[in-house]
Amino acid sequence: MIQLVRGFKDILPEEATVWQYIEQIARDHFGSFGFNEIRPPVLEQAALFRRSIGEHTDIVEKEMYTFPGSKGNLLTLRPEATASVVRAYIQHKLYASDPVQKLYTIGPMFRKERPQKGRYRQFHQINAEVFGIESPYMDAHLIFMLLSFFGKLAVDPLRVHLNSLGCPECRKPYKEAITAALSERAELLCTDCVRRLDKNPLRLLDCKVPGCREEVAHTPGMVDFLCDGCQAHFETVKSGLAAMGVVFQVDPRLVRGLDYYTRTAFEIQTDELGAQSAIAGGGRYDGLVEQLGGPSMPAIGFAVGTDRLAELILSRQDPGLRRPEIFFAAMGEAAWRKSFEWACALSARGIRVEIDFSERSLKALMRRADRLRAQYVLIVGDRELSENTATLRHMASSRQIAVPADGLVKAVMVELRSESQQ
RNA sequence: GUGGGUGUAGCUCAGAGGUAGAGCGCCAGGUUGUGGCCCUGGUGGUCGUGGGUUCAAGUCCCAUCACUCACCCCA
Repeated sequence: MIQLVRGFKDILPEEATVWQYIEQIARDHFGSFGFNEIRPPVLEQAALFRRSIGEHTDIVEKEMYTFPGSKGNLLTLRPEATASVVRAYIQHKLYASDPVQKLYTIGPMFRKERPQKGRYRQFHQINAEVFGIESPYMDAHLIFMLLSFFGKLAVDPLRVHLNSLGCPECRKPYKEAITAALSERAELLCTDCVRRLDKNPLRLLDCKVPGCREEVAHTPGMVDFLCDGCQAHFETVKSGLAAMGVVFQVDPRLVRGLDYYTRTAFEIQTDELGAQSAIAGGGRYDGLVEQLGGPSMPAIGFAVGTDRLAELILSRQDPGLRRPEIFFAAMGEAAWRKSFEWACALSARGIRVEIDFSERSLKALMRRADRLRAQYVLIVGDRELSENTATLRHMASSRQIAVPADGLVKAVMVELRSESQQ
């Protein structure tokens, strides 16, 4: 048989209920923080990502699904959402009506990496992006929104890692300092890091190779190079978080693999997902809007990994399918036709109904109703038909009542409503 | 891209040269109109795929594919 593509996965019904739950909470929660949804497409010009994420990042160098379009241009399945949201912000001049835009988007991303636990080639993110606010209190506010979102989903405890990457002005001397400190010791570094030394020295900081760690430990931290503005910004972010009772740790090795970040960078981690510990991450990207052809505009955002979040929730509780409120058990052709009418009418009124389309014994029907964990069973057979009634059985209590066939739909709805209030 | 582990029933797994198994699930009966518990029966597999060794291969050998975990990196 034809199987699904490597690194991709089906989200089966039981798991999908968890996804619906996560996304619903996200919409409600972000909404109460003043965010509105935006839905950019999953396909973009390859150049968008090369220019935003950075030419020498792992994502752009080896992980993008890129293929030729019909006009000689290159198209890419988006590896992340921020670039698309920024593009939309600029293209539709959203800043013209109001430079401050708080947007969220939910959807799939694509990266051609080797799959493993918590890492898929199509994965899903919930992104939030804020444009037009430079205040460090926004950084703290956004991180608080993210953590309270996890709180609503009851997935804590989580670790909050925080760092400042500075701005282009203070990062330049810092990069030079790293390069200067390490290039004379390059023979002690791994081959990847030797390459990074030239292309992207910041990435040396979070290399996991022991030898590189040893060398990096002796280099100065970004914190020592922050300019006055960046320093003040970072301090306010930290004090703002502390004021809201957020526990975090400053992590000088937190760099993140996208070039556009400036100043605040953060990552939310868990110990419960094997090697893939990051469940959300983000940061400030004050230069990106201008870099992509828009006005000079501060911005900050984050991404939550929905796949990892769903796994975390599923590890704590078993999912279940939605229970039918009423299951129809009809015996015989005449009873079935009547049940069919009632079942359709109830479904159309928003009641969760299940009706069996095979001819089976009442025992078999009851067994099925039980397995589906139906709240009620409506039994209709010759006996009921002759008395012009139907038998409504409450499964948990085994209590049964006769319901007149005339006005049955309304009577059943009244009964369900009174039950749900108890 | 590199390394380790695993592929046998829908699911979890046993079988280690000699007739393909268990538990759970599913279907039915025990109750000619009543679920769960219990009992009985039934359904269900090219043993991942291809080749080799052998009288005989889930079982040994080779190849290959898939899945999975880890490295790298990230959500």
